[in-house]
Amino acid sequence: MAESVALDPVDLHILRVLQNDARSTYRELAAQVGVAPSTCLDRVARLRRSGVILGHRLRLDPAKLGRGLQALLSVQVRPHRRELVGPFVERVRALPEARSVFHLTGPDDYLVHVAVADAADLQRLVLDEFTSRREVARVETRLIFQQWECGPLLPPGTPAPPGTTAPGGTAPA
Amino acid sequence: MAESVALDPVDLHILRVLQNDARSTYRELAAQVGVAPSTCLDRVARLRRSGVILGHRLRLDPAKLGRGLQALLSVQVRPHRRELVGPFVERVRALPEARSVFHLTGPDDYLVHVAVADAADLQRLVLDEFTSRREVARVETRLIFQQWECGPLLPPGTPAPPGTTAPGGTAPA
DNA sequence: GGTGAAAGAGGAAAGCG
DNA sequence: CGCTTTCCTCTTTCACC
Repeated sequence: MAESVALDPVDLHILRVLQNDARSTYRELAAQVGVAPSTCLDRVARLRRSGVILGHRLRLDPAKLGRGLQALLSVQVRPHRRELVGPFVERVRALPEARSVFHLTGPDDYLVHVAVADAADLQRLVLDEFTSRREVARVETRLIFQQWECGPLLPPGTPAPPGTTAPGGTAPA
Repeated sequence: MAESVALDPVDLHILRVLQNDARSTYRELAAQVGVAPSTCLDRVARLRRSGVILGHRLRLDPAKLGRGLQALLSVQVRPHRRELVGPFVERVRALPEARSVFHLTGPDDYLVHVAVADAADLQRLVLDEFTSRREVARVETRLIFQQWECGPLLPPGTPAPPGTTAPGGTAPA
């Protein structure tokens, strides 16, 4: 299920274009890739079925939603056993401030990306939702000054044409 | 430009629905929110113009693209001056392995999210693109066991209805 | 600002090279 | 497997409330 999928140059070209603009129509896509629109439709449907394309996500500006401060929380959960970490992850995911959660190697088991209104809001979040919990042994908070998205995700060995690095960089707080 | 935007309940409802399925049609959106499709069109256009909605992104499965291993690299860039960190960030963003870059507070200045084929590929990346650089003082590598996306991003104080936590969690490597 | 209908465009499925 | 055509649904606009 998680194995690599055979992709020909047309598939790769489609993925490059769609990662630049996921709302591109099949007509525009066809024009850029050099095949017929219905072929693009077929290819994209196959990429969806094979699991390469998982879905479409809306990119929002957290600052415009009153969450102008973002941070990464490194969290140690002790003891690090399934009975504790399962509920921990689900509780964190349900927080309105949470954006994503990583389970990592290293001394800090989890990394939580959060978006809050301001430093006071962050302090409240850390104190009320993390350090007050018995299973949370340690929390280290780092503010995010700025974030950049990178170029399109492609298989190893695929030459990425220049200028395909996504323009978006979050403005500094 | 980065200030908070006034959003009424209809806007919030639209944002919730679109974060669940960014490809929802205006008809479906209208049916769920309880207004006319043309009204949804207006609202979404305003959300785009005001910068709340930045764009649409394709969600891909890195494993299906032959990048079954993901990691976070904590990088110290010394000396931490604009002449060095600007080119550093741009070079990292141009790497085909890079997914996103964070400039952070704390002893490690940058966090780089990468997707690679395997451990050997990761070793090559760290040695050839990071530690071999003079401005890179230190690199700490942590593997990502699993990653979860969280619920919709909404303004503080907005009650998030249950079941809106995104289902997607990356399968463990 | 929201609605409803009309015009225009895009997407999905058929049959053919 | 890809192209062309057709049909149908959706998007988008505009006058009206």
